[in-house]
Amino acid sequence: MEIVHLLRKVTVEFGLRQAEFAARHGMHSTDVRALICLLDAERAGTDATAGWLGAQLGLNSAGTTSVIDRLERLGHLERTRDPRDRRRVLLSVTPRAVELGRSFFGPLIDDTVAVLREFDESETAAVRRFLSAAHQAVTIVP
Amino acid sequence: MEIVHLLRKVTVEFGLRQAEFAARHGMHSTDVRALICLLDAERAGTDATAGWLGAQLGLNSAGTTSVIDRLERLGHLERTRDPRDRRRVLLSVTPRAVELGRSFFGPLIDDTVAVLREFDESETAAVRRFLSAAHQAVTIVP
DNA sequence: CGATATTATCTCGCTGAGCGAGATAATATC
DNA sequence: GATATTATCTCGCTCAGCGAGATAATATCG
Repeated sequence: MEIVHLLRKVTVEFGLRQAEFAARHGMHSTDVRALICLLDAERAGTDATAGWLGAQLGLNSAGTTSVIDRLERLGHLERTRDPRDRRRVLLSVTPRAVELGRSFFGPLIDDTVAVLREFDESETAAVRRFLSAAHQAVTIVP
Repeated sequence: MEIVHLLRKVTVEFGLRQAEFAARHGMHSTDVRALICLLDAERAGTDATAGWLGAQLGLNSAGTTSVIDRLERLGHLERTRDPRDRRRVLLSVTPRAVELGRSFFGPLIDDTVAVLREFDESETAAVRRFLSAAHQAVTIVP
């Protein structure tokens, strides 16, 4: 119960940092979330189209175009028409955006990973099990 | 590292549920966050004023008034002038809002607590230590 | 005690994120 | 080749949140 509140605090603070980071770089929370989605897609090897991004963010097509326009204007993003299906627009993050993402997540990740390094097998397993359960509880139709 | 991604997924999904809940009840994410703050204050026995709420949400006074107006209009909130300092406006959540909060957080909390019940001492301790560390990492100057 | 400063909240007008509706262009189907 | 479908973009609008300043209550100081 107290642990649940702790988890909630973490999510709240994380949201605040994200908003703060967005403001500091002339973006909005949505833009940051978009970048995260794109970086995830990049890492997973999926190709990210405008429609896909909109679905991830829960925006309609007009709103999606706005996000992409803003990120493109800031130089975090490039549009490329897909040569295989020329209706589609492929989105690729620029090195600048990658760097920005690292500057944001890097320290947070490092600090957190550092703690985990001092955990033994059964302890990390417990953390993993807990977070999986929480994820399950919070995710709709798993 | 994989655990960090898991934690991030939890925060993302949690945000989505929150937005979904807001939409379902004719509110915005900010309104839900406001309700959470007010319920927290209630539980902690702090009295919540308009200014305090605005600070919690990172809104200016105009925006804060809007949030309060919306929540009042929906019957989730009541304004009372503080009799001790009649410049201040005290905010109190209605039973309806409490019920709404419970209907949202209740199941999530229950599911998560249920998992924890099957953890032994050292495992819950590990989870607590991890979340504290994550909270520390994500919180600015604690 | 009255004049002035400070604090808490609200009002007004504006900017811009995101929406609905529909336009445009490329591809798939018959 | 005509038509349907899919992916994205454009236009006009609504409303959350901002800056500036009004209002009202309290605190301070001569």
